[in-house]
Amino acid sequence: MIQIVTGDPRPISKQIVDGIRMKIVTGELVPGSKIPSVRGLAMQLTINTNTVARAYAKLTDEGLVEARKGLGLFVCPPRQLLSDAEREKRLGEQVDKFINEIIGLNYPNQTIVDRLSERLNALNTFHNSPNNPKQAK
Amino acid sequence: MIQIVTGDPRPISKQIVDGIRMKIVTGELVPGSKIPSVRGLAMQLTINTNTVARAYAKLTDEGLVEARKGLGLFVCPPRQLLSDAEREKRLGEQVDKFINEIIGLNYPNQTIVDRLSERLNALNTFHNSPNNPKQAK
DNA sequence: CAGGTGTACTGCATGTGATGGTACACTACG
DNA sequence: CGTAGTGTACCATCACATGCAGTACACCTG
Repeated sequence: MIQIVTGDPRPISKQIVDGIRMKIVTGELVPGSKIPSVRGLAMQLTINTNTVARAYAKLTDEGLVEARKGLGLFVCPPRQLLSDAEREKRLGEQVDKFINEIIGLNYPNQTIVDRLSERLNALNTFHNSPNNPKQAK
Repeated sequence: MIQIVTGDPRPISKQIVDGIRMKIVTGELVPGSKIPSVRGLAMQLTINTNTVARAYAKLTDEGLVEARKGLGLFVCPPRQLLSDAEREKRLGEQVDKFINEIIGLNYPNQTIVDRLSERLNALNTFHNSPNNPKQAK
């Protein structure tokens, strides 16, 4: 379900959040899907239940999943809970942060933009097209 | 010289590193320029000398500045100390990290790419043209 | 009722960031 | 020579986030 990499600089809880968020964005997890239980995932990954619970709390806070007590956590239909101003602000912050991280690598601007574009488009390849006209032969 | 924002989530030392690196990239600091002394900048920003020293150590480690003991720190001519494979790896890591940060905002891919492109191009406007034909009037 | 679920606390250990202080080696200037 | 200013290297301390461990509670289903 979720992979935890010990060498990853990200905290474990963030790896879980990112992993599940990515599965939702790519369509691997559709609205209504049940995600692993707190204790189940903690057992599988041999980590603490609190760590999983905190990751799930963040996902709930983001509005990506919904908890039904006694039942489990389920993927929510896509919503929009941030104001446009807040979204805009966060995008700008993250863009600047990203630039600070890679500006020292001395890549041409176009290379950076292209690389980002590739990775972004790679995500949406199979989540918007249940029928994929592959144009094979 | 450098602005420290208390509300910034980045550590103080990172703000210094990012700030000076940006001034070098944009051409505001040219090779040979002297950057503020450890004690001087610490005094000016009312922070600890160790914090500034650690930031400067990182800049030295990145090869952006060079320390001449007893004299101060000076901006180095642009170099390339990372292997191509290492650069490539870091770019990929940062791109993925950036995507994880902004994918939840639900912006169209093109919007994200455009925003990044704008911000990147905004940096190089005045560092490649010592003579800026402003075409005034 | 029992078992599985999410949630909320407490305590403890660790790593990082930041501070404060001290000390040393180096350079330039009188 | 001595002094002042420079980068650098320690040490101790504190605050905070992360993760672990344990416990408890409220909820749903069978």
